[in-house]
Order: sequence, then C-alpha cells, then structure tokens
Amino acid sequence: MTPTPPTTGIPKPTSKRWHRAGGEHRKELITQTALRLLHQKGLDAVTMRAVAGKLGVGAMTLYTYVDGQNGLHREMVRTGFEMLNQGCAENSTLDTDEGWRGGARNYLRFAMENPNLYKLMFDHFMSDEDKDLLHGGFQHLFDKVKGRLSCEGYEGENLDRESRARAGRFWIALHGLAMLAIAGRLVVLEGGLDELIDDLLIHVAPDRA
Amino acid sequence: MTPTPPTTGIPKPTSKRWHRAGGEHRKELITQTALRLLHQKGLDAVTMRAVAGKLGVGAMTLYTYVDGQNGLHREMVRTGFEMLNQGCAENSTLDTDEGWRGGARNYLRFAMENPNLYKLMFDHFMSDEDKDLLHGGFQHLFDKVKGRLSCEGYEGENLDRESRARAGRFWIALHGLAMLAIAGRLVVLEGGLDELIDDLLIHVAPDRA
DNA sequence: TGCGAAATCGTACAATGTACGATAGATTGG
DNA sequence: CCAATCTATCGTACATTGTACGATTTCGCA
Repeated sequence: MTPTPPTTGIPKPTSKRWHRAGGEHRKELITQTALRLLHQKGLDAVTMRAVAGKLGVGAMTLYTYVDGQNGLHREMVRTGFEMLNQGCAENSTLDTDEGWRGGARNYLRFAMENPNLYKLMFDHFMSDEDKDLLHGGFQHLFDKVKGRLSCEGYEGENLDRESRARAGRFWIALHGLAMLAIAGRLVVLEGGLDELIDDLLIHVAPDRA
Repeated sequence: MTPTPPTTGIPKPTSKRWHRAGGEHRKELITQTALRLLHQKGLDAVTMRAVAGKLGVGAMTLYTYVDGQNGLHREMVRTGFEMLNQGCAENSTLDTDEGWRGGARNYLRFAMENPNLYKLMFDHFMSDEDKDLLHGGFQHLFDKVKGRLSCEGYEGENLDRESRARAGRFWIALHGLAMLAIAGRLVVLEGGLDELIDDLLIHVAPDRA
C-alpha cells in the first residue's frame, strides 16, 4: 500500500497539491489552444509540437497536463460535449412547439460552426465522462419528449418506449444532417440548408406520430 | 511542350501502353489489399509500407499505380461507393412497399460491415468520379420515389420537389443511423438495431407524408 | 536555508509519407 | 538480332510525427 504520509482523512481539493495549484487552469489553456488549432487548420494540424509552440513551451511539457495526444483529444471531446449541451439549451427550452426548431437549429449550428470538433466527438473513443455528458444531453431531450407525450394519453411503459423512440429519431436525423452537411455531401439536395432543416424537422420532430 | 514523338492522333486504349498492359489489374490488387487492411485493422494501419509489404513489393512501387497515400484513399473510396451502390440494389428494387425496408437494410448492412470504409467514404475529399457515383445512387432513389409519388397526384414541379425532399430525408436518416451505430453511440437507445431500423423506417420512409 | 519533489524540455528513437536516383528489365527502331 | 531508350522497381534519405528518458531547473515546505 502507499504510505500516504499524513493522511488526514480529508483529501485536499486538488489532492497532492497538484501542479503548483495552477494545473487545471493550464490544462484548460492547452485544450483551448488545441481547439483553436483544430478549428482553424483541422485535426492533422493539432500536433503536440504545434500546440506547445503556440503556448511557447516545449512539446514534452504538455505531458505534465494531458495524457499524450490521446489525452489531448479526450479533453477536446469532453469540452466539445459541454459546448454542445450548453449551446443546445441556449434560447430554447424545448417546451414550446417552436422549441424543437430552436434546439435543432442550435445543435446544427454547433456542428456547422465546429465541423472538425464535431467529427472528432463522434469518432474518438469515448471516455466514461463523455458518455455521461452525451447521456445527459440525450436524457434532457428524452425528458422533454416524455413531458409532451404524457399530455397525450401515453403512460407507463408505453410512454417510456414511445418517448425514447421519438427522441432517438430526432437525434438520428439531426446527426445525419450534421454529418452530411459537414462532409459537403448535401449538394445532391438543392435548396438552402435552412429550408432543409425546417423540412426535416417537420417530419421527424418528436411531436409527430 | 512535350514532344510526343509519333502522335498518331489516336491514343491507344491505355495511352502510352500503360504499364506492360497489367496496370489496371495491379492497381485493383493494391486497392483490394488496402481495403482488407482497412477492414481488419483500421485506417491507421493502412500505411504505404504495410500495403506494399502484403504484396511483397517495395513501398515506392505503389507510387507507379496510385498517386501516393491520398490516391490510395481515393481508390478505396471509389470502390466503396461502387460496393454501396451494388449492395443496395441487391434483392431490393425499391418497387414494393417492402422494398424500402430491403434497400435500407442493405445500406445499413454495408455501413455496419465496413465501418472503417464507410467513415472514410464520408470523410475523404470526393473526386469528381466519387461525386458521380454518389449522385448516381441518390438519383436512383430519387427516381423511385418520384415514380411512387406520380401515382399519388403529384406532378410537375411539385413532384420533383416533394420527391427530392422525401428521398433526402430517407437518406439523411439512414446516414445518421449508420454513423451513430458505427461510432457506438446508440447505447442510449435500448433495444436491438433491427427494431430501431424498422421503427425509423416507418417514420421516415419516402412513402410517408 | 536546504532538501526533496515536481515541472520543464533537450535529445533520441521509431514510424510515417515520399522525393530522388540508381538499376534492371522490357520495348522498340534499325 | 542488337543497341538505344524508356519504364518499373526499390534502396536510401529526409522531414515530420508521437513520445520515452533523463538531466536540469524550479518550487514548496520544514
């Protein structure tokens, strides 16, 4: 067993007085720098040396704060899910009829404005933390749909199943649209993206049977 | 200017008697080898040296047949779209009601059985050839939907727009489901994939208003 | 103030894509 | 049938990548 010299029973906030008490902040800084690079030049440009260079430190310094390139990617993905959850909730409580549209637009806006990050989020292996974030976001959608359906006669197991199905369809469609738009594969569909979103939502929104 | 010594005006089938007349076959062999590696070990394992090694040749030899790694990827993508178009048409003419289901299942089967290739197909920059293949596949779907709708009173511009919209929704949903399934992000949706497909199809199939 | 721990980073190594050029072999003109 | 030319092959080399290692510096604390 590890000796753990004093072991007062109460571990300090940052156990082992991590990194001169500035560790978390520096990790954040590294992640933000990497995210900026990812956004501007794509995933291939997010090299350890490049990120370190932007920060004016040696490449190996990053290893003190993140667990190698894989760990850096993980941090970006985690931050991405936080941004997505936050962004989706903005000006859209999913409570009104127009709420679906707003939430969906927010989701797609995030994907279109952060295409490299969005791709990474759904390509990189997910940590447990990421799963929690994704699950949380979906749970929120699920709860909202459930609230609506409970006013329409659904109840018990039926309510749960139907809510999950509708929320799932909604999300699947959003993800499909986002990925195709990012990949530039929507050229086969003439017309602006906005109309496409509206049209899709009308037919896949959770308040549709 | 290049001299082009004889210049008979009629370029031979393989202009410049390409590669001892075995060039195309060898290019195919290289692509197939790369595809096997991609399927078994993922994109990172598809290195020039690894592919060349499997074929028992030097890495630089590949450069005679494909334009570097990027060209190799392009060949894999092109082949992938051919496989997808071919696979979708199998046992499914999209003519009967059950046809939508069959086509969709074929599409998803291809994606699930070739996840690395499917991801590459929708991530790699598309050549004009790829665009033609993708466009062709979508056109087929579009025509089928159009045929159905023309029996339902739609005509003229309305027929075109409605057909494109429904085919688009169908494809978007399929792509979203495929990408989420590949990424292993469907855990939030309990239940088997088959039921998920059925459920989705019922609500996004092109014969639904 | 001094000691131990932690952070920093220079160096080095393996793996990658690929440019270059030598070599061997096929093709062709005479 | 031979020599000239062209072409496929691939060994070598270089730049770039992630990162393991260890020396050195810096810091926290007693």
